Amino acid sequence: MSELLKLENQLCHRFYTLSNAFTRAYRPLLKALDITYPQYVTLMALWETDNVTIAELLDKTAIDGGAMSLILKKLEDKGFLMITKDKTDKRVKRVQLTKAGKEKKALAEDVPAQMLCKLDGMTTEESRTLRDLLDKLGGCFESAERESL
Amino acid sequence: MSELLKLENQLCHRFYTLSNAFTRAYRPLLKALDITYPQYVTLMALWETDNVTIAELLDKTAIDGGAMSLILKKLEDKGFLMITKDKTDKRVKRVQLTKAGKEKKALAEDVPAQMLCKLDGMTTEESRTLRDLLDKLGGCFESAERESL
DNA sequence: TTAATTTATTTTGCATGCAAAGTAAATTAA
DNA sequence: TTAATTTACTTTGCATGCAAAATAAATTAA
Repeated sequence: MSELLKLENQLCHRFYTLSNAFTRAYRPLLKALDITYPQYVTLMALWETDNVTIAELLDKTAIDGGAMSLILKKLEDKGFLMITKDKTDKRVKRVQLTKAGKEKKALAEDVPAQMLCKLDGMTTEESRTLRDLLDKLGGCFESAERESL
Repeated sequence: MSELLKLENQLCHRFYTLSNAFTRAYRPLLKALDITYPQYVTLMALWETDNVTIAELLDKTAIDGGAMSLILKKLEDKGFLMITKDKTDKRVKRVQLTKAGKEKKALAEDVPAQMLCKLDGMTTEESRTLRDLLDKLGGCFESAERESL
């Protein structure tokens, strides 16, 4: 049996599993806010910097463009943001939080802490190491994706 | 600005991004084999242990049950496996690779190496550390999910 | 200036991930 | 044994992720 094809040796499968686990863990917390995980990511980006271009939002969140269209539409329907055309360049659309969207932030304040407590058992040091390795891995992918163009 | 809600401080977002990056990186390699990433995971599980129950496959791959139904149907349509009802317990279905499904393994042999070379820059030591931390994190989720029942 | 091309975003089609409802068969309780 | 419950799966409905085609507007080339 080739070790390389064993499931337990796949880094990718760990990411697959953990990414899904994160989304699953967030779901009940976010459901209380009436948003999904990608919608939460989008709002986090906007809470940091409001009134941005869709392209900037795509860049910051790493969400797919096609998916973002729907996500923004839903967040708009829920009344958390508004989408307006840029006066100068009519191809560009700008996204801005509404009052309700800004207030949502206060309700989300304690989500990160609630998630962290689910991950009890990881020391601060381990989390830091993990984060650094994840960032390094992310760098590998960026190079790899650049090269394959 | 609350640091806790900043996107760059979210571990979850790194997993979200990296998991998608993995799938994206695998896509061209797997397209040559006419399979998707979840289908690849399913086949890897079967190449390790053939003639298993769907429940066993779900357990090993961590793929959603509803999704697995479709994945198996597609792999069956492509002629890589067969699904048969268990004679003893008619609720149970067993999955077995066909000749084509077994041969597919030979074609997949070099996929892991091709992926690893995309991740050049990570040392063996770093990969090992990362893997261990990922497994520890996975353990945290398992406990957390158990507790919330 | 008109045509060709590039940009910013949306739409479409296909493959999941997941909760929840539905099925069929086996098991347990009464 | 019959009813209630549990199991093993499938189906359904909704929300993405993603490639590819479609749009519309701005920019560049001829």
